Amino acid sequence: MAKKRPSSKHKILAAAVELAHDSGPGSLSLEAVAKRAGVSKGGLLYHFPSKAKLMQGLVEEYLRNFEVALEAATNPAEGKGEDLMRAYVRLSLIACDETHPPAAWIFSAMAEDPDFLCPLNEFRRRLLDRLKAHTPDLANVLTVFFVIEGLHSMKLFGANLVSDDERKLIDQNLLAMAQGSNP
Amino acid sequence: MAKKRPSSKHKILAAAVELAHDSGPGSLSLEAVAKRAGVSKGGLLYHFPSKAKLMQGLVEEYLRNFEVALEAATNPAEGKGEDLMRAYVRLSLIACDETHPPAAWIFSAMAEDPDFLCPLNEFRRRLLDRLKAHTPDLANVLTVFFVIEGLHSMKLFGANLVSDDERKLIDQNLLAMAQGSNP
DNA sequence: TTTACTGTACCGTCTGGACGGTATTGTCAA
DNA sequence: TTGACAATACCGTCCAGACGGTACAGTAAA
Repeated sequence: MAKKRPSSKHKILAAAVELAHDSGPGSLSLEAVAKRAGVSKGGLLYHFPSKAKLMQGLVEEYLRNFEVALEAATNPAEGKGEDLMRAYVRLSLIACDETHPPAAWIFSAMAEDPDFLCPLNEFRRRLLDRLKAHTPDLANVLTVFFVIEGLHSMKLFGANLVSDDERKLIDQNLLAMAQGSNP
Repeated sequence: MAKKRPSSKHKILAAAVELAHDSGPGSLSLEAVAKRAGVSKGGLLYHFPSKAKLMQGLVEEYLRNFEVALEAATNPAEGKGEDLMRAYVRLSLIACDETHPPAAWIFSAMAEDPDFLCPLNEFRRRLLDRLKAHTPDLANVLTVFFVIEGLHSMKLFGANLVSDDERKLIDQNLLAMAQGSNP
């Protein structure tokens, strides 16, 4: 089960993410991804036998990254054992700040087949359930959750609707709300 | 300047919106739209000389609809002259509830060329500016705005993350916040 | 020998768009 | 009133290119 050389597979995934970000989600063809990753088209199809599998791979990697980060932040064994709500807010805000691709490939996946995003939706549903179970103030949780969704959406569409100061205000607000509904 | 027979142009736009919603944003080809609208491909290209112009038409119609509705709600001359903030929240929530297409075509436009959505971003920026100028509590405005963005995003991706009760709670919350920061 | 590729050639399909043609309606001078 | 012309609103066909995917022969390391 352990991957000895995850190099190529990961390189291909990374290339797809970069390409969607740089050249627009419309240019995410197999050939273009292969070229960017420095492999041949045959090589790409060796790892991802179809475009659908590539998309699936992108979704899975995206989810795994966030899950791992959340796990690491909230696990008391390694490090601080941060509060779930707070860790979620903090990590989400960091994700929104990355100059690099949020996830432009999502548009390609959506154009290909909207069902590719089902795992993503289910993940968010589970996350929201955990947050609700974790804090008493339902309205608070929902507000925080959807503000973050809104910020993600803005980033996704490449819109920059708020100034740095306003953004800081939002961040402080969210962190305070996350803190506010703690045991 | 008056349009004698705007039927076809509007029919084509409506067909594109429906098609993107029903068959996924990936199936938004000129032929498919033409067929759905009941015109020939040549006929479609008469009204929209390129796919880019079609996309542009979709964006413009979408914006115009919302702008008209907002204008109608806040104009004291006709009807109630509702508060801007409240009208924005109410209309946005209604838009989120429409069983029919929110705007699946946005994914097609994004795949085609992300720049198509610039007018949309600028519109939202202006809207947010108006809201900010209209109410004193900046944090409040930003929270309301991004919660609504989050709700829109959820609808757009076809995710249904909240129950009816939770949704009602969000609505009440937003309306209260909109009310709360009034002159 | 197996694994992990590379490279090339190719196929069928779909798509945007160009183009030539046509029917209807309006305009206007003779 | 009528004939000539033109603008509008399409229709149907064709084409070059891009794309996903297949097939297959070769290769180099483990």
